[in-house]
Order: sequence, then C-alpha cells, then structure tokens
Amino acid sequence: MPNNQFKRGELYSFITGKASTAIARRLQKNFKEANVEITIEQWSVLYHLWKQDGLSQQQLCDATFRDKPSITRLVDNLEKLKLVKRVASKDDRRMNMIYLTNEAQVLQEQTMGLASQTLNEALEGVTIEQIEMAKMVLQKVYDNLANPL
Amino acid sequence: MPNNQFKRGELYSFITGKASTAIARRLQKNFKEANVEITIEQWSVLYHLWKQDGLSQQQLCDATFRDKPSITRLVDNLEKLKLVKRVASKDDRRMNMIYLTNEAQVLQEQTMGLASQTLNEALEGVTIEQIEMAKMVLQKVYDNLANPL
DNA sequence: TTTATATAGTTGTCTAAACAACTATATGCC
DNA sequence: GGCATATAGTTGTTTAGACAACTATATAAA
Repeated sequence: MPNNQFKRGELYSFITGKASTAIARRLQKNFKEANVEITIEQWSVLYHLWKQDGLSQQQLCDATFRDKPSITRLVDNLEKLKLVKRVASKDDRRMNMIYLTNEAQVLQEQTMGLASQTLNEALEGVTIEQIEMAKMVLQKVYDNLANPL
Repeated sequence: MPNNQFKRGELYSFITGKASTAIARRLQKNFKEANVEITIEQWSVLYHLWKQDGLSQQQLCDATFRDKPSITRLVDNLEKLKLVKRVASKDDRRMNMIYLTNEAQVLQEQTMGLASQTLNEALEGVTIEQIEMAKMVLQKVYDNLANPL
C-alpha cells in the first residue's frame, strides 16, 4: 500500500488538468486578440521547429508527446496555412522532413512574446521554488505512466 | 516585472499538461482492461452524479469546467449508453435534471477502484507534501486565469 | 537473395473541445 | 400585460486526440 493512498474525491483536479486547459485557453485568446490565426496545438509544433528546423514527423511526435496520426494532421493543417513544408528525406525515403516557411519565421517573435506574457499571467503569485516543485511532481507522474507510444 | 519571469523554453510542459493526459490515457487503458466501456470524459460526468444525483446540465458545466455544448454532447452520449436520463425540471422548464440509471450505479464501485488504483500508479514515489504543493500551484494557476465561461 | 520484421507515415472512425449562432423559458421593468 | 434581458440548453463547424488498420521503405536474418 503506497504511503500516498489518495482520497478518492481528490482525483478530479489531477485527472482533468484544468490548469493546463486554462493556460491553453488564455494563450489562444491572447493569440486571437493579436490576430494570430493559429491554434495552440499548431503553435506547439512550430515551437519545436523554431528551436530546430527540419525535424521529421517522428521527431515531432517525440517532442510534443503526440502520436503519429496527430502529427500527420497537424502538419497537414500547417501546410494548408503555408507555415511548413514537407520535404522527403534523401537518406531515408520513408521520412518527411518538416521545414518552416518564411511566414512561419515571422510568427516566432510575435507569438513568443505572447506566450511569455501568458505564462506570467498564469504564474502570478507563485514562487520559482513552487513552480520547480510542481514541475518535478508532474514530470514524476509522467515518468510513472510513460508507455511507448 | 514578476519575480518568476520564465525562460521561454520552459513553457512547454506547463502548456501541454502531458502529465494529465498520461493519467487520462492510463485510466482509459485500465477501464478497457476491465471491460468498462466508457470514456474518461463520460466517467468524469458520472463521477459528479455519483456524488450528487439529479444535477442540472449547468451544474455539470460548473463541476467539470466544461462549456455548455460539451456537456450537452456528453449527456447525449451517456443517454445513448443508457447511463443517465434527462428529466425536465418542473420548477424551471429550461432545465434538464440529469439522473443516473441503475446501470450507472453499478459502474460506480468498479470504476472508483480503478481510478484509485490508477492514481496510486501515477503518484508512486511522490510524497503527500509534494502532491499538496503541486495541487496548490495548479489551483493558483487556474484561479489566475479563471474567466467566466 | 528472399523473407521476416521494424519503422515512418497515412487514413478512417469515434469522441470531445472551442466557438458562434440559435431556440425556449424565465425574470425584471415600464 | 408587454418588452428587454438573462439564463438553460441545442446545433453546426472546425480542430484535435485515441486507436486500429493500412502502405511503403528500410534493416536484419535465413
């Protein structure tokens, strides 16, 4: 019997992740007010490409904790928006390398500022130590449950 | 300038809530293995009805942090599964009161055990103090961003 | 070298979230 | 009573997540 046997009633807030959905909603709202017409899911993919351009779809799966069909469709939509391009790899013809367009590069500066601002709104009144602790707990939960995608 | 100005790169884990989706996936998997054929979203609605039967859809919205269309469709699906029934309120004919069926009552004992077990899997190696701290941070984030639905 | 197996990506189906627009009932005010 | 407004719920559309089934290419074993 683990020492942290939980009262059943405490389940809810952990399961629903209402804090993360609240952040997501606020970020989406801030994008909209700045006339940035992408979803936060699309943004989260671009985010990794801004760090390193030319990732494969599989690398995007690993980076964003999504499965392959999800990334296929996110890349589909980003391609429709002309924000990325699929380029077949010459080394391994199974792979698509995903490259940012110029339009996507322009988005980076603008949205990074909005994201930073959103996070500061979210974390007002929370200390760095508390944030680190919370992140550590969430990471531990993730690691406990991680199963191969 | 808040004292917790965040490195931009730290955004990701907060925004995606991968820990909460990991818990959701594991709970769904545990349901499936026990032949419980409902989604965790449906379960989260039933959870509140087990605490108090006969809530209105609006009360379910408040309890589950969902908007009205989401609850309409979750109740639609729960009704198709014959787990709840909509009963028009006599006091206020705009309202549907949602009541559990006998079938849903049977699910409670079984799924509560699975949920408790899942949470213990998730929180292995995390102390109660750490859990409390993490919950406090997530609650604070939620409160910082809470806006009327 | 051919055959099995693993990996990268796609497609189909179902469920759900977000948002806008809508209907119907209730309430408050003149 | 009649009109404005608020509240409860529904419907349509788009995007996305989960899962299974699929194609195509690459790798390893026989």
